[in-house]
Amino acid sequence: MTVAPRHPALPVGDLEDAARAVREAGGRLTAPRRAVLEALFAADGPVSAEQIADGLGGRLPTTEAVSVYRNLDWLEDIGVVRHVHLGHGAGLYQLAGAGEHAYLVCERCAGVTRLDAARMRRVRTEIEKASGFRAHFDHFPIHGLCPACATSTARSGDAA
Amino acid sequence: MTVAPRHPALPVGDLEDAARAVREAGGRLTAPRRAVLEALFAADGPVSAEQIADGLGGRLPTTEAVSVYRNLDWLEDIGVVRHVHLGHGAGLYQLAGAGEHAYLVCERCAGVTRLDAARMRRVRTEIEKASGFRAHFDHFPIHGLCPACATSTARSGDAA
DNA sequence: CCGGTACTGATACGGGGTTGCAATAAGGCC
DNA sequence: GGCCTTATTGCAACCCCGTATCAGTACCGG
Repeated sequence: MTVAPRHPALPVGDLEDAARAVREAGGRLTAPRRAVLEALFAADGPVSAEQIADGLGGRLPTTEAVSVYRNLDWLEDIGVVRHVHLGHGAGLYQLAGAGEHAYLVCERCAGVTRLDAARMRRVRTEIEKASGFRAHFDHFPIHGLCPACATSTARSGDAA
Repeated sequence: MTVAPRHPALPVGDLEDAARAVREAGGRLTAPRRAVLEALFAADGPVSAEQIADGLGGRLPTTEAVSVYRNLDWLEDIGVVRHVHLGHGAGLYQLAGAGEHAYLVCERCAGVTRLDAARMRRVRTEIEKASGFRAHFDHFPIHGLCPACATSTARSGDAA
């Protein structure tokens, strides 16, 4: 799970589509690999390797953790999968092509919000104007306070 | 090393100042604690717990790693220290009150840039307009491509 | 249906950090 | 200055999140 690779995203629409991508990358569609892909399709939102290994809490067959990691890595290499870090804990994996967006993580309530592509682009433009940096928000999230928590914090701040 | 605590920052100017803060928080100024503070004052920029334990590469007395972690945690609790994550690896610690700023980490060359407070505020304003989120950039950095790497990537992109 | 090789599972290892607990030592109080 | 309380230390063991090694398995092209 390296940070930089940036293999071109290779969005896949369904399992068959993914199988094709696997084949085209010179890979074999083994049971564990299929299981990982199925879990990624079944999940809504980013999931941890452990969740995948557990079959998303029993809904799907379980898979050896090592194989999950290896497959996620390889699938990320060929562009089918991306991973994101939403905090200090384990990385979370999802299918590439879920569309580019930024994750916003609230430091107080731990809630995760997604910023749609259009709004994210405006933020990116601002950062580029300010720094020349071309920001990505798809790997590490933006941390801060969600509107609700920002408001309550401001109130207690007033009181103090 | 939790993510959320957000204890009010308690900037300290020098070791004596820090000692006072420690005392006022009901803590004792032990040798390891002093060593951690000295390392933080001696370091320029964020440093890892391991670097502190090693006495910044031999320049300072070494300290047991556990004590370094415990002291950093506690100093963060009282607001004297903050930590930041610039990538997948170890967290990096620094004195609070180094001024608020955003870290920008290049995914290609791994270079770290700092965005000054004024520019950071403009970015934050843009994010707040787009999402209502009050973003902090002092704990997780902004990832992306620095101007140089963005340019070279664009060139190879053209070629492809 | 056979062989080469991608892949698996078991096991061991690594970084990064935390926890339990007995021993130590700050520093407030007299 | 000495005592006593209790914060803090140091050691060792442990936990999470992965990675590496390697012998064995099984995919799939011929």
